[in-house]
Amino acid sequence: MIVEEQIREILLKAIEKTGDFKTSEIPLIIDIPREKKFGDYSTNFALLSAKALKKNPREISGKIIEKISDPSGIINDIKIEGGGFINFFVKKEAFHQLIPLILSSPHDYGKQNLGQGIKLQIEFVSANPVGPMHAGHGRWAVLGDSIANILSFTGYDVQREFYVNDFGNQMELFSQSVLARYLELLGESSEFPEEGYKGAYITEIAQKIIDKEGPKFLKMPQDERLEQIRELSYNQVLDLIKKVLKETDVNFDCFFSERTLHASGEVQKTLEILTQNGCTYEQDGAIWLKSSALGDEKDWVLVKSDGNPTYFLVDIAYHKNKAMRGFQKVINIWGSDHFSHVKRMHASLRALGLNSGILEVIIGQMVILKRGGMLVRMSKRTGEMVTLEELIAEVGRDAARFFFIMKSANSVLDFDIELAKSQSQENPVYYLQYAHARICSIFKIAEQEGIRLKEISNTDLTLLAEEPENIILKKMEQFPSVVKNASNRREPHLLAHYALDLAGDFHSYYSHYRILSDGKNLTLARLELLKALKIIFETSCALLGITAPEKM
RNA sequence: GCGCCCGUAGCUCAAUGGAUAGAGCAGCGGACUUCGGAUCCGCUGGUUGGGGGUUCGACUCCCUUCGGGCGCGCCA
Repeated sequence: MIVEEQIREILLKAIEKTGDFKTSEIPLIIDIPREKKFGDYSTNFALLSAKALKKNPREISGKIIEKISDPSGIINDIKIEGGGFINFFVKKEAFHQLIPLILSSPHDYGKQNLGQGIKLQIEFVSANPVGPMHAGHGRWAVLGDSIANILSFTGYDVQREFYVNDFGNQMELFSQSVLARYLELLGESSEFPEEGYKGAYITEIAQKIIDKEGPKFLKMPQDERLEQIRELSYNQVLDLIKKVLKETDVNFDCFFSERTLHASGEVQKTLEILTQNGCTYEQDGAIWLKSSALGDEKDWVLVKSDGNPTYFLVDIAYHKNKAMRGFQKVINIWGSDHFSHVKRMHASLRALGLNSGILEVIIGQMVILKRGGMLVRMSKRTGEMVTLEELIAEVGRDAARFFFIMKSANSVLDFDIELAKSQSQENPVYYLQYAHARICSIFKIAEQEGIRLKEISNTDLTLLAEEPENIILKKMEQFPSVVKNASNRREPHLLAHYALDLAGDFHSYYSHYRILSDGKNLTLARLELLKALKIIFETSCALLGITAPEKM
């Protein structure tokens, strides 16, 4: 058991003994004070309970302290300070037990069962297959991938899904655009659709089709060639998307095709259920959802007056499908431009008679791409954009991933390509990776010098008595709670900051103390510490989706 | 106009309602012939946009105000 848990137990027992209140009434929060003088751990329990007890917090703390017993003798001192904080000063040796704990099951350190194995689906990126992915997609890709890693690690049965919008208006416009370029390239006159995609990549797609299929579409009837061009083009784009995701090391379990929802009749069926449940009405030749009666601000169209379903209706069918697949929790990552969809999706789940609580939406703010301080405008229509592929190629995968994931998703992200590149030598990601590589390097040298680790139980860990060693151990102990926080809040950046912080502690320690010293037992003890530390770096990097190189 | 997000050091960003608000970058000055100098150590830098309130305690919660972003489609 780690020290913090021991402190918790000691406190719980003591509070129980006072008999003044049940510990379940007031949360027992154990903090790690920023100030060293306030000890290793502290609790504000007395301050929180003062009101209920109508007593002075310092008095309450005093009473609790009286009842504290410390059978395993880990505590050096207990003090009441400030308004009534109880501060614990723990013996350094108490932290040493963490090392064998980590080493006994390296891959499990930090692992938790928060999710209790519930089936959870996370859907992210879901870029329309009508053009290459841009930086914004990159943010969702990396964020979703890391959240999925963390959720799996904390006991959720996670499935990662990419929703492919391979149906509808955008598809049509897209294929018309490609066909127009195709005809142009072959010297035929063509009419480019007014709202068509004007990016240069459309011409590239058309050229590839010419390379592969030749001019065979010139004489084909319009409907037929449009359909064939559509299939060829969209598959090209989808392949590219998959390729770039792979390069970014973002993995999906499922690419879910929108078409299947239409083909299976699920869209139609969904509309029927909504109507049966009395949640729809007709107006101006369209069918509407009464979402305003279900928690949304307004009603939305389900079926347009031309008889076609809206994206919204299909999305309802899609979420119904998710629920039918047995997911108990469904997480979507959407850009802030989709914010208004959150309420209406919840409303529509209620309209279906489903628990809207299963759907959780993470709204991420946009990415502002810059190049040397200058704004890079992004538009799929005009085609002026920096693709994710180019970004990764230019900045590097790990550096780009770290840049995306280091910052909280609910702030607009400034991504300056020049900055990310020029800093590449001092990019925080290398600081973290370097810590890992350094440890590997030490072990390599230790091996060359014939230093062999003993059984951990025969290693004298009490030799780890230096202050920085204590700081590192204490921070290592926090790892599970950082993971827990990152999981509950779906915020990988917490983990990124933690890992950087720990890397900093290590670098500082390294430059002030010899690991491979003359004292053999001290060397062995320090190597064990580094072995455990290395595991935390590896696990952190894995959860963040970056590599932990042995040398750089 | 309404809804949501953001506003913290020159810049980019952190901080489950806790004690003296922290890092990195940039700037300045340093690191003993030893395990990797992609490192380390020190200094400079703040009215947490402004104003009220709740609280023993507020960057954090509430109200208000200013500034920026994103929405408010029979587009997706």
